[in-house]
Amino acid sequence: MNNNRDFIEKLRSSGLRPTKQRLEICKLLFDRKKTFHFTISDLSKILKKETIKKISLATIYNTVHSFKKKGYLKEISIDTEKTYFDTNTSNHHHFLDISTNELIDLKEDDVDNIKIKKNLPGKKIRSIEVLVKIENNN
Amino acid sequence: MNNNRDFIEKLRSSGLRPTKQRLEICKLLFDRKKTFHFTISDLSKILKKETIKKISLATIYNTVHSFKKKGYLKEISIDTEKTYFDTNTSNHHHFLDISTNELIDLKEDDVDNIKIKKNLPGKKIRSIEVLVKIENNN
DNA sequence: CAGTACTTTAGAATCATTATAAATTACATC
DNA sequence: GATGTAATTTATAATGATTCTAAAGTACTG
Repeated sequence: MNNNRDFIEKLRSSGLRPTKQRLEICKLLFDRKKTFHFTISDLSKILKKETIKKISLATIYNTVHSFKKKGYLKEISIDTEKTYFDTNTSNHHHFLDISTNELIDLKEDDVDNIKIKKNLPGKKIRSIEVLVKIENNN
Repeated sequence: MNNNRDFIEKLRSSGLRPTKQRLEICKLLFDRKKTFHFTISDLSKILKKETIKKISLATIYNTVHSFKKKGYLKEISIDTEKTYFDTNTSNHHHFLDISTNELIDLKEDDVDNIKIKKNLPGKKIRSIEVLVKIENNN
């Protein structure tokens, strides 16, 4: 569990001023045990409920984008309708539960090493991402 | 290579009237040897160039969506900025070349069988999609 | 504490997509 | 072929998410 002091340090060390808006958002995003997957709209709703002073929508967008640029968040494309962000910035895979629309992290170990047999000359692999769509079993 | 007659049949058989707009779009999308990946904007530009009579943007959206609903096109999420459609509707994987932003199909054989070790009770796997990001090798 | 650059903010602007409603077209029936 | 009807196309308006703007507020340096 992080406390405010840690977040202040984290922000300062990457050149972001630790404003109260950014700290609120840090607390919400990073002070958890499990990976958090969210859309801007999710985040906005939670902040509205959990925060005393309103944080403007523009600030939420600004903050999420600067956190992404600093490498604290990863943007993921699993749905053309929604833009998700992921607090787990490591290279990893996902389950997408079509029945509930829930996104679940897969650990490295959960997926066998993937071998790509095709090879394009002059190109190298930067990353491999797997999306496993799952649904109710009936 | 398909000809107009084939497209008329194809459309009729799925309950879509073979209008000249739909036939133009069929010809453009399906009369090719290689898979075609496109955005609505791409399609719109090509149609503007290659077609005598203007096809309205609304019609392009309508047509692509009905083709998707009929299973002639697949929507793919590889980029949060753009919505791509794919004329290859089979379950398959992709290379995304970050240097050129080009999307390339991987055949089944190009990727070794993927084993997912994690198993969620009550859920079954519907599909597995792999996105391999590649870049210039220097 | 003063100055400056960084942030936040509300609201306007933009862009892709979808909705609307009128005009056109495809097609079944005569 | 002509006619009626439902499907389709179209221009335009509406929507909704995101980005821009420029003014007010804040963090931080010296």
